[in-house]
Amino acid sequence: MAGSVNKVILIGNLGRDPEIRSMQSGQRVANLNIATSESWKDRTSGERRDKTEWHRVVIFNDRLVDVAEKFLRKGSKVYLEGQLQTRKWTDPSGVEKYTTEIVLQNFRGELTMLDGRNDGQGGMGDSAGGGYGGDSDSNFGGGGYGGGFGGGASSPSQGGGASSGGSGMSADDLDDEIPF
Amino acid sequence: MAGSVNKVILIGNLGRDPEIRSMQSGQRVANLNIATSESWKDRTSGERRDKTEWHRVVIFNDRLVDVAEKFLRKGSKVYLEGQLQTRKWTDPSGVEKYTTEIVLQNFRGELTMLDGRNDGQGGMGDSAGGGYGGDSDSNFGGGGYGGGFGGGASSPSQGGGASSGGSGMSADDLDDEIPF
Amino acid sequence: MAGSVNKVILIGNLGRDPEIRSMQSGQRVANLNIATSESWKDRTSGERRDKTEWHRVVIFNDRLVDVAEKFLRKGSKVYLEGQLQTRKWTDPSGVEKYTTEIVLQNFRGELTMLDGRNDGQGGMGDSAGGGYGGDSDSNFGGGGYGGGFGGGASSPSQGGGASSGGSGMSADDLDDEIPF
Amino acid sequence: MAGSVNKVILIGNLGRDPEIRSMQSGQRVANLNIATSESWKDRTSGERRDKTEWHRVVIFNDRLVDVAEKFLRKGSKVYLEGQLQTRKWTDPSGVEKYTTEIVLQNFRGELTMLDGRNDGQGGMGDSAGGGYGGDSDSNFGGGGYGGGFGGGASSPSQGGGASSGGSGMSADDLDDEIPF
DNA sequence: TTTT
DNA sequence: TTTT
Repeated sequence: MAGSVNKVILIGNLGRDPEIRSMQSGQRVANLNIATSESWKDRTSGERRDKTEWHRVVIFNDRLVDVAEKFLRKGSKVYLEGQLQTRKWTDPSGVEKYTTEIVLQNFRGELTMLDGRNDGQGGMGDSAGGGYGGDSDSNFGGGGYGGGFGGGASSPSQGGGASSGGSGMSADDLDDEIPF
Repeated sequence: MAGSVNKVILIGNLGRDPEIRSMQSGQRVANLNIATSESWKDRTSGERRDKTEWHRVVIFNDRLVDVAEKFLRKGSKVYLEGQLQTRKWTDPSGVEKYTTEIVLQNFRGELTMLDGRNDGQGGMGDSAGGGYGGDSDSNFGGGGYGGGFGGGASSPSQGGGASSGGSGMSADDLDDEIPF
Repeated sequence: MAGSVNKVILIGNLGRDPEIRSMQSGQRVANLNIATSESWKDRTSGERRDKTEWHRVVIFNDRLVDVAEKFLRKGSKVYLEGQLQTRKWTDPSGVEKYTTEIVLQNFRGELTMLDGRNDGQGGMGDSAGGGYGGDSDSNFGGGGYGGGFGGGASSPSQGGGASSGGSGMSADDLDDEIPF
Repeated sequence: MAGSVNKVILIGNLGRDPEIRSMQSGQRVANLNIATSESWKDRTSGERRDKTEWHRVVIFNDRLVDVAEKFLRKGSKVYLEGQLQTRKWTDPSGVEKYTTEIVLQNFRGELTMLDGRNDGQGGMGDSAGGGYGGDSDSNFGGGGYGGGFGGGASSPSQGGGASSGGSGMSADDLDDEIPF
């Protein structure tokens, strides 16, 4: 058919570092775990409540796999656009399962880094007046030509340890709650 | 956390009539099965291929439940906006399962009918002259005031040409049943 | 910079046939006039009111220019995604003006036909049980590989006169109200 | 008509502080200037090029006006959703002009702060240790119940690392000023 | 006029 | 299970 649209837009934080693997065909694939959260004031209790939703993201777009590998880390905040896809699989004990993922394919999908939170050792804090620190927001369009990384000075330092820093989401707190 | 976005946009067709049920709280819920499809030309074989994706949609928004019940049927084409949500449940044999759904909640979510398949009795497919007849596209906004059915001056031209008529209810017939 | 998103999503009807022109570089460009409408119940008067908004759409994507030329006509309903862009220009009397357009560029932008309303003479009504008539919904992805037209039987007849048929929007009614 | 969608999604930065004014009816209105930028590698020269687009945003939604007033400043990064609207007006010399704006209305529109530039006194840029400090991303849904500020348990971890601190107000400080 |  |  046609005349249909299947689009997911997420802004959220990576719950852990991207996982990169290669398929037998040589095609590289990146998997991201993205958390989105909502908070609201409960109408009866008046308490503030919140809920985190976890999303499985699969990137087949070569350029975006590179971007994920080089620039995204646990805690990174991203904007992304992809498509919903549900896969059927059989677990080791023979049970049929379904998994729904957000897929960024070759000429579909966008990925934009919204912070510079990929500096492991917190290079941002090393000087007074730091301001926008290691921030290197970048827009990685899904197209063949486009988007791109600002190169040069905006290249972030990645190295090192667990994601520290004043990240919006405390990935560490959530780490062992990730349901997949 | 916050600063996050969780949004799904679909245009697709209902695979079957909406299922409406009531929760113990009295809250009514509608379930939709939406198909989206893509077709593309295979790069190696040159053949045209296509793939259909099925989506589970759950509507908690009262007004939109009414709209689904009154106007949507198997085959209806809709535009909708909702949020991704994954539920964990245990099947009868004790196996844990996850189901991902697109949720349209009380002040979130939009639903717009993109065709006029709003014939209550579903006799459309088996009678002559049926089909695309009484076109009555409608926009049901998620907001409190909102959206609405194109009554009055904006009433779509149904009469006239060969493509009118059909056994479907017209927008005018339904006008005073509109749930807002 | 980067880390930014500029996206417009419209579902609406063409107020007139697409205008196709060629630039000196040979690049072809299509211009569309799209109407979107809202209706709502006035809170004080209780009357139903509505408002139509007109959008200028410019297509630089070669494939999508072809699609617009071949398949879109006055009254056609489309889904499209593009970017906002404001141009400054000077009118004949030397006054500076700004025009904001929705641009569909080479690897950005999507265009999906949501009806088959491009049959000028209403071929849909010519047989009993017509059902989905000349409907030929199609999804034209912005990507290099993708989307595509279902070919074969779904190719619509275009010919002829002013847009008749049971179209959701009565383009004729609105024709002389188009503000550009 | 109906069955139409008119939606703009932007992620960008404020070019200046929000402008808040009151209409004769008492309705408050906020105006934002938002910049979105793209960068790409020129295919012929191989140079990196970029282009900034400026957007006029008008907020009629009361809650979101408050949010803009309290939390947004020149440089703030936001996610927003609104509708395109073109206004006709006559300039002092009698020339007719059109202005296209992105409108966030009462039950339409979303606004999400994507950084923590919510320091009331604007002293951030000129004091040591400023910058990305008190990260307090917030999601201000357009709905009636909704969105909210990440207080309580979901409070972002500000303390700790080198990148914390700063002169900005923290989310907690502002908690009881939140306009919903 | 923003941001990197 | 839809739609073309």
